[in-house]
Amino acid sequence: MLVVEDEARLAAALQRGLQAEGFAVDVAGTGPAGLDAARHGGYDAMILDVMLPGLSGYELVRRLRAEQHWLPVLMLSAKDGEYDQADGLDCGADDYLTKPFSYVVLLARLRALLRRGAPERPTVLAVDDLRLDPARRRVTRADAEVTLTAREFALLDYLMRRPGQVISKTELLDHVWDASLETAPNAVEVYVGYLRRKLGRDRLETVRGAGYRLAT
Amino acid sequence: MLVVEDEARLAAALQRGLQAEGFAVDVAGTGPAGLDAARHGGYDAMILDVMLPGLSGYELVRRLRAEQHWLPVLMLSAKDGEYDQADGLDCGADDYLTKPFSYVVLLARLRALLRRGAPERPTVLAVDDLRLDPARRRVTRADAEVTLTAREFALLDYLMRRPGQVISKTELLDHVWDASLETAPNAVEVYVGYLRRKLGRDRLETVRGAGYRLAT
DNA sequence: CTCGGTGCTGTGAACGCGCTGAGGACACCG
DNA sequence: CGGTGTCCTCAGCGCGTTCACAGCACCGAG
Repeated sequence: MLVVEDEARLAAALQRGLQAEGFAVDVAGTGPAGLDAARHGGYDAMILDVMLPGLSGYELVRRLRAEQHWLPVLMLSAKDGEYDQADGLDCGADDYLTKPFSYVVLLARLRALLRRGAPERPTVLAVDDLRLDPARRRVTRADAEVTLTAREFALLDYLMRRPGQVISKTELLDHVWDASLETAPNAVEVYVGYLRRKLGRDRLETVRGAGYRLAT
Repeated sequence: MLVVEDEARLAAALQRGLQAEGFAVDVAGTGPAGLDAARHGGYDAMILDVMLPGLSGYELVRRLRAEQHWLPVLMLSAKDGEYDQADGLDCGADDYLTKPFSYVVLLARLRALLRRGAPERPTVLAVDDLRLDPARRRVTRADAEVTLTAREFALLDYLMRRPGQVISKTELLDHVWDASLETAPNAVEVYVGYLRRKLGRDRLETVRGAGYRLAT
């Protein structure tokens, strides 16, 4: 959770309360600092005061949204005018709470915000009867699960993103192995061997002198 | 837009106002009628009164969510107690407005809801016979209560929001632990160990070199 | 058919990941 | 002021993973 609030006492109280609820909380005291923190990502939601030194909460959200960041934002403000509230929401905030607010309500609204906005990514790579799910880190061959080690998985992942294309051994070494690390030049051959054993002999074709190709 | 409101004058006023804004509006006058309409789908959002004949707004949302409908819901109520509001939100509503409300604010909140779209998550996370209620902060396993510490709860919460997916230790460290704090890199392993002890050995799978996965 | 180069695989060893138990720091409570 | 509970660090251990090496198989050219 990111809390952007310049009033030190309120910020500290929020931090303590949220931490007690099990949230990991960072606090920023100024608009620009808050914007920076939000930009770097890694937060599940942001609690944002409107009156901030350096950059108003309105402007902060507007910029964030303009930069394609869709972090859920709960706006806090002493302004309880209906137009203030409408302005805040129309800037891109997801909820708006006027001070003084009830802590119970704050938590409930925060939970409602966190419930939303999960960019489900149904990206599953599939070639023939081979399926690879990067998120679940699962590989199946004809609906039968295949267990792969980390390195084997990384190698197959890379190959399955360009099925049918010939990929050179040096390219694989660069991308699947740590570039900095000095690895034996035949490591690729070894791991292609492992994969063949688990996936079937003729799934990975050798193109002599050029590299490997995933049969389509 | 679906408006569920039994007070005829308010319902008519809402319908007229929203139509002027370009929304297509249907009105239902009772709880059961509203639930039926919402179930049939096709709406982008619902405005829902709490006090309804036949079925309360709370119950209506709860049933809708239980049936895997994630239509955005803006709840309206004359009850302005903080716990009423928290209850409404924890039932699965996305926003809560107390009567009397400003029409300008209603519109702004509606726009904010529509911006976010429908894909949401249930108020109670359930995987297999594990259930976790973020609002009540309770976890049950096969209907037996399991007591967790704050950190254990936060960790399980995070994992249960993406069941089946592999989540890396660094991601867990970033989201469950305070980013600012320097934590020992194996803290995650320790807490996974605690959870395993309380939830059963094979519920949390280790994916060597990648992270952890909550068995589905 | 021969021969050099390229790719494949079995073996074994070292590494490092992940797990656990012990224990210290700290807050909270009576 | 001790008791209790949580959070976290640390060190050690077991074992799967990774990798180097060497010998063998295979391919294509002459």
